[in-house]
Amino acid sequence: MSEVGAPVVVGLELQERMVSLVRAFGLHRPDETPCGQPVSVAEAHALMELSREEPLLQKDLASRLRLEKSTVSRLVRVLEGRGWVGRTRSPHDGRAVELRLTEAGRRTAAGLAEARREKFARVLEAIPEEERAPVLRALGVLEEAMNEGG
Amino acid sequence: MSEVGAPVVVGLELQERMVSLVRAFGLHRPDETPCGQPVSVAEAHALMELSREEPLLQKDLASRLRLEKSTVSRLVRVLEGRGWVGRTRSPHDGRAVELRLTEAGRRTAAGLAEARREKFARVLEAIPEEERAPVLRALGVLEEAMNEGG
DNA sequence: ACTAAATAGTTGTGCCTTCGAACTAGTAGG
DNA sequence: CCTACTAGTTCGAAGGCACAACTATTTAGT
Repeated sequence: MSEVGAPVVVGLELQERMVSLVRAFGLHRPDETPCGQPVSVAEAHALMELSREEPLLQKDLASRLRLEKSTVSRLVRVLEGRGWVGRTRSPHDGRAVELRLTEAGRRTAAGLAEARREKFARVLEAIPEEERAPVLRALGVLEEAMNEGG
Repeated sequence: MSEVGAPVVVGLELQERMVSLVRAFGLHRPDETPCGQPVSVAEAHALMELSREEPLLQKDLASRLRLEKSTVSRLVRVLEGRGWVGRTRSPHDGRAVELRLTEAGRRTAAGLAEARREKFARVLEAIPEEERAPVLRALGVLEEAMNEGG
């Protein structure tokens, strides 16, 4: 920053934009996904993480979702109840629980991914072509900054 | 992206980035308010909107926050109870209610803005200087696209 | 080994958020 | 004047999330 005041001013913009972005996204309503599926946002994210890596320890799921372990405990219980994930004690650590997607869970996750993809494809189409790559880049930069400085 | 399939692929990236962004931001936790004041997020957002434009009709506050009118009704009642906003019937429309910040409300809003500014300034400092403007631009573009294409 | 500190999960509690439906009141058009 | 629409209010209920307290397991320190 070359000036003292500049980051402050821009900081104001940043937060306001983030706020409206989140609300525009429908994330202030965590009990349903913005993609219209009958799954809560947290559940959808959990399935997404499990699709990415499996098995996953419950504590790792918690840190990826940035949720309290108690919250994750309940979340996982729900997912198990729906038949989407299975739980097994870790062979390496008797305290830990390994999570795995069931077949049904995998199907659900795939469906969610599909719905998300469609939604975002629509969003992307609303972005001028030459802006798309910059926008994606910017999001990456922002996330990295948030992990460091936030 | 001159190919047909490209937007879909990029769409996948976009959604994953959004998800991690939101969680990295702590926006999945609605009751977090880094400021010393006992203010909830929804209240903070309302104060923010009122700081931006005043007076504001209650229905307009609702559409800006993307909340149901009933939700906003309650929210406003709380804010009024804390002495932060005043309500008057609109002179032009006997049904509508005009919202205005009180002096105390203005002070609170200023305090909140300050706290947010500090938090976001740290994030911004973690962004390379030449990236800051593009990032902000990108957020704006993205929100607009979400309003149209979402 | 044996105890103390740390770690993974579970459950109890309480706060906060939001929505939808039903109802009142003011407005606008024919 | 009657009807349809719009702004708000109130009621009820579904959920999400965190913190604290408690159990079971693992890891360190002596």
